[in-house]
Amino acid sequence: MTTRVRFAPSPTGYLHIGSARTALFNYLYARNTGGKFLLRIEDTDLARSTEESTQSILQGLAWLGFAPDEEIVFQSNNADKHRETARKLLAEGKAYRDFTPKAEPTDANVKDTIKDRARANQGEKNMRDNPYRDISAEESDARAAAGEPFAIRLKVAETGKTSFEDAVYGLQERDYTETEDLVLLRSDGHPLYNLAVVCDDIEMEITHVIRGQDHLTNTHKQVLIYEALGVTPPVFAHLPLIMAPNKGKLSKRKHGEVVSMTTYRDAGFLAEAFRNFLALLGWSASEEQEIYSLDELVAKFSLEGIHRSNAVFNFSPDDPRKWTDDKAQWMNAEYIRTMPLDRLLPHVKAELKAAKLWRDEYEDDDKAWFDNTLNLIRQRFFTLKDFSSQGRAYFSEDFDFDPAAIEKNLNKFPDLKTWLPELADRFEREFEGLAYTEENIEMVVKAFTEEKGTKLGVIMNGARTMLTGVAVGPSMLSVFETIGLEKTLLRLRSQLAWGS
RNA sequence: GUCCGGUUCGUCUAGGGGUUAGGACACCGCCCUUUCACGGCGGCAACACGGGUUCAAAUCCCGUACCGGAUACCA
Repeated sequence: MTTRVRFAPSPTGYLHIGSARTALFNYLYARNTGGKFLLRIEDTDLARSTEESTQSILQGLAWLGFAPDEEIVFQSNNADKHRETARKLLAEGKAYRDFTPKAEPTDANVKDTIKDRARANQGEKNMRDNPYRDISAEESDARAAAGEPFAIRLKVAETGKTSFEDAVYGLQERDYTETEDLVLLRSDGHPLYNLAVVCDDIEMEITHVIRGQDHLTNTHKQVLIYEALGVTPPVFAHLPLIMAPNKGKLSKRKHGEVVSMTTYRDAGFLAEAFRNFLALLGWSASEEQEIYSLDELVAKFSLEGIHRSNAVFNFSPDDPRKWTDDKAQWMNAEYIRTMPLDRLLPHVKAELKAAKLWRDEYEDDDKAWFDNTLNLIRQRFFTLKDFSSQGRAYFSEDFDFDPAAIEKNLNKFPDLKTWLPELADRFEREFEGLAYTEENIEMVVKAFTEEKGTKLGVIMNGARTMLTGVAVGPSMLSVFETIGLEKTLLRLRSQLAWGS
């Protein structure tokens, strides 16, 4: 039997980093076992589901490269089947009508309300005390026929326990006394999550359910439904959760954009780098390797390698340099500077195009120069954005000067204001009949430096600021050569950076 | 409250009866160098606590603490 897994997000927000990892693990498991990776949108909560959210999730998945192997299933389309299933269980006596009036929703935080109510019960609530659990079928039918609204609840046995072997957490058991007679169908006729999930997983012939550990108790309820339906449940594998730096819940409300997948796309992350990072959050191949291609991840992935303890997504909101997990940043930089250039090229092209810095010559006449330049500058870049920001001066005359660079490399040496234009004149003379190459540039600059009785660094760093606008970058000799003589002269003579 | 789960450097993790407890990121230092966020070398830094079992426990067992999840006519 081929494995069939599904990623089943509910469209109530963007693609969360934790959901993205769940999608990744499902995808890896499907590929590893030669099975199918399916996508189901769990939009049964009409009030909270939005089309916009669905699109955002789909975009996130597309960016990460996880295309479903079959058509996307929208859970709301299956509501009739879910209702039918509930009615079937009712007819078989495995479920019953609950005529208790629906409690009006509280305006307060729902989670807290539930928690308080549960605490008030002191854990001694009898889960089988519903007055409608054992009324006669005649009475139940009569009241229903009279138009009295009712929810349908699963009739959980008085004694016994649910159990399943979780592929990550091992044997899980839960006494029936801990599980209430869960509602399958709301009084307004809408199927509830646990019923919908089970029906759809059966319908989609899901063999392995890989999802967050927050579903562990749901699983017991779902096992009950499988049993009532007489269907063998799939294999369950629950994933540890991804937490905020204080080990609390990672949420949009509290942590903002760091948890959204689109943030990383927009910040110039490479999907493959982020995938790699995500894979190592809660899973490991029990070895010291850190960088994995998708193929390697697929080959090495296993449910056994999934951890049981939660992982912290580490970032400091108050430190701009650590706005997101520093390992993710390092990994992205690692990919940018080491991946084959031809794979990086399309991404750089897109970035330069977006910044209006792209020129078609970079793909034909100037390709050699362009490739060379990218290889030079990518060594110190962290994101794709750097190509259009820090690297802007390589592609445009219109670039900004970093105030810190001006302060450090120009203002501290006022002589440079005349020296640099002088150096331009020298370059112009010397390179009239001499090749503008690193060796020759070095020779000329050194001679110039000695004449001025200053240090090479003063001239070089001053020139760096004038030529690139920033204080960091590759060897200055390479920069001179890459920028080219003509632009070098122009920029050395410009008084722009000196401000007033 | 109750049920379930977890706990190795700041973070991600390896190890799962005998290890100088390993790696990566971050941080710090040195080197390279014209600067630097590249590179090289090095350093700091962890088995939550208490009991057992054992010749030997980070590793197995029990308890405690702490953290997390769940506890809906949400998903």
